[in-house]
This record gives sequence, structure tokens and C-alpha cells, in this order.
Amino acid sequence: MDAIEILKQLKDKGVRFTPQRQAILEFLLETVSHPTADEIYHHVKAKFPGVSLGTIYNTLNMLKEHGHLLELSYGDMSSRFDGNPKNHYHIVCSKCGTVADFHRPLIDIDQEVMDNSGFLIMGHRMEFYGICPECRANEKLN
Amino acid sequence: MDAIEILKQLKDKGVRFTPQRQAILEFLLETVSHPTADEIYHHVKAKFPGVSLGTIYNTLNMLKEHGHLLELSYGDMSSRFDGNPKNHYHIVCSKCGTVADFHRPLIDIDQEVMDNSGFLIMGHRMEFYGICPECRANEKLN
DNA sequence: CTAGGTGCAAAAGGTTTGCGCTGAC
DNA sequence: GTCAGCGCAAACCTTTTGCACCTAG
Repeated sequence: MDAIEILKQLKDKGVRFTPQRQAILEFLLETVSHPTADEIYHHVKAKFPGVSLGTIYNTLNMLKEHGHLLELSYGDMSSRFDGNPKNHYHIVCSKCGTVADFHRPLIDIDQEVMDNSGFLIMGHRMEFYGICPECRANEKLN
Repeated sequence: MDAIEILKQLKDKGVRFTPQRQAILEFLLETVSHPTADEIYHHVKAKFPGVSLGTIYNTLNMLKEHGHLLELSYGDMSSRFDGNPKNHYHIVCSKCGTVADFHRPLIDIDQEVMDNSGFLIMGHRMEFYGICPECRANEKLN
């Protein structure tokens, strides 16, 4: 599903189609990274020099409310946004904050949660917490 | 493992034992909720009226670095801290922010990650994203 | 004694909000 | 024409930092 299609769907809910929103959503869908609001801002600014951070947040919150993106937080300062929830898992170092990818087939569990909770489940996120190889090496030196 | 025991272990790493730290850690271990820094602050303030928020954050970051607690973020304003990582899973409503518990046996996967990543894994966290029953009902009304 | 911790207050950084104007419908 | 969205800037809230004093080891 592409940006235009999603925004057309949202029109039924009183959400207006604007070029800024199209640009934001297109970027979220085409990138495989998990950009921060500020990164999205700078990217969209290349196309729309007048765009403001407020508009970015406004759009992100609107999309989040309608379930079209996930807001992730890795404990560092700013949130990251993911337009492709079904992705892969992460390992976060509690010491230095490094985030590594962990590739493995997604666990097939969403249906079980949906059946037992009454929630409409869009996806899940899994993170492992630990100490990265570098920090482990540094600890041994002390 | 209780607060005093953990703090004694940390002494070897040059971390000092202070009554404030004991109070913070005891609260984290005894509560089953996931308090914010501010909630911890107010709780500890009952015992140590002079304690400051800076000390709370200082201690939380120290504990996090040593792997004794997890910093969670649910997209709302402030981080939440969990002294008992091995717990249960959560379902977060993208629309209203409600966090519901989902009880099920923990997925046995940490060893697999440890073997394949080089990280020392302390635990994992899993969250499901979707729309809660109340918000689903509200959407249908429109 | 002396480093690390504390309390306080100021600063920093991310996110939200208010307001007048614009543009989608 | 109307109202949601825009840009701008100020406000807000959480977290970090700097500094003088204190205290655990």
C-alpha cells in the first residue's frame, strides 16, 4: 500500500490530503531505517523548504492514531518512527546504547494475542537487553 | 536478590552505597508497576524529604548501565523503569495510549540471541501494538 | 583524606500548543 | 465558504549538567 492510497483511505475519516503529508508518508514507507522526527523533518525540508517540525509531529501523531506507523523508543533522547512495523528485532546495549539488528523469522503470535485480548493487533516489537561485545571487553579490563 | 545485596556487588565497581540509592532500588524491586522517574522521586521523598530528581536519574542511569533495570518507553512523555525485567508482555493502544498486560509464558529465545549476537543478554521485552476495544467501539460510531 | 554522590538550579533537548493565515474540499 | 492543516514561535516537560558541599570508604 502506498502513501497516496493510505491518505485516500483516511479522507473518509475527515483527514485532509496535503502534499506535506504525502511527502512524510512516502519517506516513511520507502526507508528501511527508523528515522527520528528530526530526520524526517530534514528530509521533507529538501522538497518543501517551508515545512515546520510542528507539521511533522502533527502528521506522525495522526498516522499513529490510525495505526499506520509505530512509535519506537530506545531509551535515547528522541523517538523513532517506523512505517514498516513488520521488520526484525533489536538488541539494545544497556551500557552504551548501541542498537543492533537481530534477524530471524518473526514470531507468529499476533493472532493469539488478538484472540485473547480484544485488541486489534497491528504488529509487535521485540527487544533484547544486554551488554554488547565492546562493553563486555571494556568491563574485563577494569 | 534484594537491594542491599545488589549494592554490595556494585561496590567492587567503585559504586558507593548510599541510603538514597538503597531506597530507590528497594522501591523498584518491591513494586510490580513500572514507575516513572517522577513517581520514584515522590515515593523516595517520603523517606528522604531532601532528595532531588537529579539523584533519582543519576541512580537509575547507574543501575541501567549495570544491567539491574530496564528503561521502558511507551511513546508517552516519560520513560518508565522496571526492576523486574522478567515479567510479562504488554499491549499498547496506538490511539489512546492505554497499556494492558498480556499474560503468557515468556518466549524461550534469549539463549538463541546470546549464541548468535555476542551480546550478554539480560532479558527481553515484547510489545504488541494495536487499537484497544474501547477505541475500536468509538471508531465504529463515526 | 578524596573521589564519588547529593541537592539545587540552570540548561538542554524533544514534543506540544496557540494563533493567525492558507488551502483542500 | 468553511474548517482542518500549515508555519512560526513560545511553552512545556523530562532529563542532563555544573557546581559547591558532603560523606562513604
